[in-house]
Amino acid sequence: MHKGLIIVESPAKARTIQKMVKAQYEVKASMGHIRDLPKSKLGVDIENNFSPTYIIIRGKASIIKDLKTSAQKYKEILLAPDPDREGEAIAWHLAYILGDKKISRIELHEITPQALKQALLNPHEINLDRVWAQQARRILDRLVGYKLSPLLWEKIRRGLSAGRVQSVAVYLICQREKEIQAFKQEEYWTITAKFAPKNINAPFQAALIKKEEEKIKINNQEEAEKITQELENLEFKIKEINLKEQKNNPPPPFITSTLQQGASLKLGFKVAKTMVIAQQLYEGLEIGGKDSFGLITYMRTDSMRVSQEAKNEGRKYIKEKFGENFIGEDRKFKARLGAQEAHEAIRPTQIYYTPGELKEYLNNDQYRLYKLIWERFIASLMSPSISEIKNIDIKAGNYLLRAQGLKVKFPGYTILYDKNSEENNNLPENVFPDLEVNQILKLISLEPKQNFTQPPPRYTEASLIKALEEKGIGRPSTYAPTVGTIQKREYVILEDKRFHPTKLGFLVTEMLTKNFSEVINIDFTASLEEKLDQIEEGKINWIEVLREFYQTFSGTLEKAKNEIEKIKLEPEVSSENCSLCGKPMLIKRGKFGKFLACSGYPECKNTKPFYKEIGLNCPQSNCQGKIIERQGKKGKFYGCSLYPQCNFISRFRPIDKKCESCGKIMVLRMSKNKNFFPQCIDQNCPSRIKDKKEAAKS
DNA sequence: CAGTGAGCGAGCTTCCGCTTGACTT
Repeated sequence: MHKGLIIVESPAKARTIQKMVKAQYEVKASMGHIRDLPKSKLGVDIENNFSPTYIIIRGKASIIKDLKTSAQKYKEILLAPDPDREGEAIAWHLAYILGDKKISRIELHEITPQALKQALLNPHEINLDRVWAQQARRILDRLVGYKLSPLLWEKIRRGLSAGRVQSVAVYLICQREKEIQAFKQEEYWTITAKFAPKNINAPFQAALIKKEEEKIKINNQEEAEKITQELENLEFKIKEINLKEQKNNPPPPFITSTLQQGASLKLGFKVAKTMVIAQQLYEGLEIGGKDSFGLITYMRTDSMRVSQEAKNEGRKYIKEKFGENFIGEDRKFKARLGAQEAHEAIRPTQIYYTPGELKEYLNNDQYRLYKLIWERFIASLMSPSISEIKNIDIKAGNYLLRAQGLKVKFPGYTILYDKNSEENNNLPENVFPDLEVNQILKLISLEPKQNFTQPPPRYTEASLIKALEEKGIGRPSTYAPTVGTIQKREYVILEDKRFHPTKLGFLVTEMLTKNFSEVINIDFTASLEEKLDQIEEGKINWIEVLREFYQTFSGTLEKAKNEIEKIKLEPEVSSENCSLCGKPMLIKRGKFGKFLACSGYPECKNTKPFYKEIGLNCPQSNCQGKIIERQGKKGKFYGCSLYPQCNFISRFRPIDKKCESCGKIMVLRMSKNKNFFPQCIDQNCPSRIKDKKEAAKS
């Protein structure tokens, strides 16, 4: 019989812990936060010490009911949300909801039997200072978000939003765009010489780097040609040969932000996709008839910590597979400032399930992401690669040229994982013939080349997250939603996987940074974090922190309300023309979203719906409509643009493919194993009835 | 499971953090 109840945040984690505690405890999940400020109003009594109003989060009532029922059965209740600020607050809200039971808090830093045992031996009270720190964070974010957003509705457009995190994200993108706009491209030239040492058929290259001990700068073709001509008549003599050994350490195991970057660079995944697939791997899959189990550790983490068990297992694998000398030293990876380190790094849970072995059980995306995580983890435990770097300095008159090359002496982790494709800062492999100092080289050719300086690159989803993370802005659970929000608000758009700010984005950012520079500021979060730490350490009172903040904030807010003038946005011109008067139609916004209105308004009052086309024509015979994506009460669906004349509708996305059996259109469906597969839209189509029969048989 | 569907708006929009909803050929 169970002795008590353990509550964690995630159901997958609950399942894992349940297996470890057997019948000793019942383990349940809270599914994250259960209480929060109300969505529909501010919920903070500013006059009354910023006291918050908490309500049960929509949809969580059934979870709470279930937890309460369970709680009544036991004398002992152990609250085990993540050991960080948010987790402490969740525990506090749970304690509140569950009432005056015998409740204590336990902290698990990794999901291993040892860590669990240790945690169970150390139950303690909820750390209230930590809870107040979370509360201060929550209330401050609410004040910033729910005070600034309405200002934007008033001055610019309904539905806009601002916040401590998202507004800085947009600011970074705008700032980068300004740098690019201000960038002046400069021409410069490089000269490469090709040599062949006497009697050897192995030419090698050297770059011109100095003239009279100073770094050379060649501005145009004229200069380049002049130097080339000078060089042609000079003698090239080896001045110096330097050998240097370079150790290249493996990368640390993944955390959320680096996983998103890695998957973006190596697999081309968007961050949202990476998170969805990582979640699937975390929740687990049925492998070879066994019970389903999680293939990776938790995917929302800022910690690079790895449990001793996993390290041991990884090293054992490396020894068996590559040999003892491929095992790396035990390295400690330091986490970013402000990281909360409640979880482990992202790693495979079972090292011996190699990607190859799991391939047949995973879909392609799952396989590729698992492989990336698996290899990165094993690599992180491996020895560094050791290369020899050779610098050959060649003198010619007043000029100095340098040939540089790298020879791998020991591959180490690179035998498994390629870090270069992520960082792209390594020298090419280059093996030189045997050369001696004072040797005279035979010149084969001189190649001047025109180059231009490059502007800084626009952010990708992943590089934006990296930039935010470096400043401690946002958390692993919010990176992907944040890049989604700033696009949904139309502050930025992705083009060729790079962020471009929109006019609206520039406008909003300018208004915010001009008037609220103390909040919409890259360093604001860092200074907030310091204060939250002090609250946590009991050094300052959370109300004081908010009071100090709000004093200046409310002042600037009031000033902005009075002084900023309403800005009129020019509506975007659509590609369509008015069916009544022929003038172009404008994209306007109403309560129900976008619609098209004639630019001849008020003379012409013609309006039309704004459709989101998916690029397919309506499959109904004789229908001239297009398939459009629509938003119903219960989510997306696909319908005909000529509704109600045409009643074509599908819950699933139609694709440009006809059914082989009946010729009707196919739609994209998702299987239980998260694979997309095409299927005929018609339920009664022979192809589907056949599938059904086969499914029933097996 | 099938079926979701609308107009120039008098009541709406919004924050950052935790977490997963899910009916299957």
